[in-house]
Amino acid sequence: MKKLSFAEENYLKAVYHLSNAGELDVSTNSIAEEMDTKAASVSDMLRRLSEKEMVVYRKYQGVKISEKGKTAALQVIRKHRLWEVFLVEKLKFNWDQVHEIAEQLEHIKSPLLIQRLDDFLGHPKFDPHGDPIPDENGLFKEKPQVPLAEVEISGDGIVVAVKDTNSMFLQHLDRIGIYLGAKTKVTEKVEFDGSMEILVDGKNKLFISKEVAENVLVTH
Amino acid sequence: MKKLSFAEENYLKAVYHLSNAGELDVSTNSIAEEMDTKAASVSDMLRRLSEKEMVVYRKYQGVKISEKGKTAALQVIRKHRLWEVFLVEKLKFNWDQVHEIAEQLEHIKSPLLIQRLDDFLGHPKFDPHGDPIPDENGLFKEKPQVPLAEVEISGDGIVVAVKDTNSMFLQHLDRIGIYLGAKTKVTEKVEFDGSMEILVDGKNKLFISKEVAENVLVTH
DNA sequence: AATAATTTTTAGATTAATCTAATTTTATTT
DNA sequence: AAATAAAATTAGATTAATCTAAAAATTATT
Repeated sequence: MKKLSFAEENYLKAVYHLSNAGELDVSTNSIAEEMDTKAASVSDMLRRLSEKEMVVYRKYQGVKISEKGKTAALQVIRKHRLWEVFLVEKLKFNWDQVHEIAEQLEHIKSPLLIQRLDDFLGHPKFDPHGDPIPDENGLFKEKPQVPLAEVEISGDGIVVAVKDTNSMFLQHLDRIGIYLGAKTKVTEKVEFDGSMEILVDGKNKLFISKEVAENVLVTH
Repeated sequence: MKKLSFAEENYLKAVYHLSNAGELDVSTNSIAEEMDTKAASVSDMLRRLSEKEMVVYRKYQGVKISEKGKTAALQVIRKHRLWEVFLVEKLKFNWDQVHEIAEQLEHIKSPLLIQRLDDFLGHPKFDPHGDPIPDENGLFKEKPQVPLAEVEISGDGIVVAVKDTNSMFLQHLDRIGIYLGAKTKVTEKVEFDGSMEILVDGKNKLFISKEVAENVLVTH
């Protein structure tokens, strides 16, 4: 089980995410789009990952991540999320600034480093976006998460994650006052455009668009 | 001033170190030896670094690092040493375990990250091996450092650095009880083999070989 | 100074990762 | 089911970084 290159790790991560934790088959084009690269490059890489038995690849039929690949992907995800916690908790970054840096840090190879970092951070179970951090064995528990858009009127929730992690969106949330851990109550739903009115922390009334409502995830 | 690759950064660092902070010309072979690679690879890379104006390269005459190159090298060195402080101070690594990991971390690209890390660590001026940490502008102050071997009898000192940073040597120092910050007094010098007797922290009498005495640096 | 030894560079290959363009396979639509 | 569209793969190039082997330049030694 030799070391994977940065590129290989990134492809594996993409396959893992797109396959919904390894269940579904993933198409070449969807990987290309996710990684902002060309389908030809993806085909090539899938062939190589397949030789390393990280994925099960049938030409023209898409790809499925293997157990071996899932383990590898989960370790990269673990590192990514631990570093995000470090950046926010210790280095005072905002949650919308950490992704890019964690994309680099996630490829540092040293099991001892990650163990020590995990200790230092107090074994966090979720990253600053509310996503769960896999343990050394790749195990983690998901909080059941629902988009605000699907919460019924007068339903309560706590913001635990966002679907879209793009920086502009996160900045918008900051601006209107939605943050991780905020308590929400849906006070009105507008049928024709999917927008809604919510109460944040029991005091701030907010009108949010369909786009926002669909991308903010809450537990209930 | 585009981004440098990992390999380019490593070559620049090697040139900087071998040239004694950029003063001397450096030979192709010495770089190859330092980097554990072949002279042909070095020639190639020097040509590329020269095109980017990071070094001044005259065929068959060796290279000199340029101002631009020196700036770049010092930023990598700054990052390396800050990460080493982080690993030792925050993650409880021993000083002989941090080099390899810092070799990876030094290539992470984010000026803001390094600024925040520096803040978090309280703007340290020296790394765990006693080497100075350049500031954002590449400036730093050297402590005047002398090998123990050159200290006269009854001379006092404080261990501030080691010349040889190889892991086996550092472990040996740990074992015999020499550490960064230890107070030393030379109590006897044996002429014919260069060994000596020293008193560490005023209480531990140690006999050290010529090899050790030449590689442990003290301020006085 | 001529020859030998050493150092450095060039020439030519190789590998990983990428691309464009052409081809092949699969899916969709008349 | 034939034709068309879409998706995926292959072929062929390119770039960075490396290597071995051969050639060229420099340095050292008779």
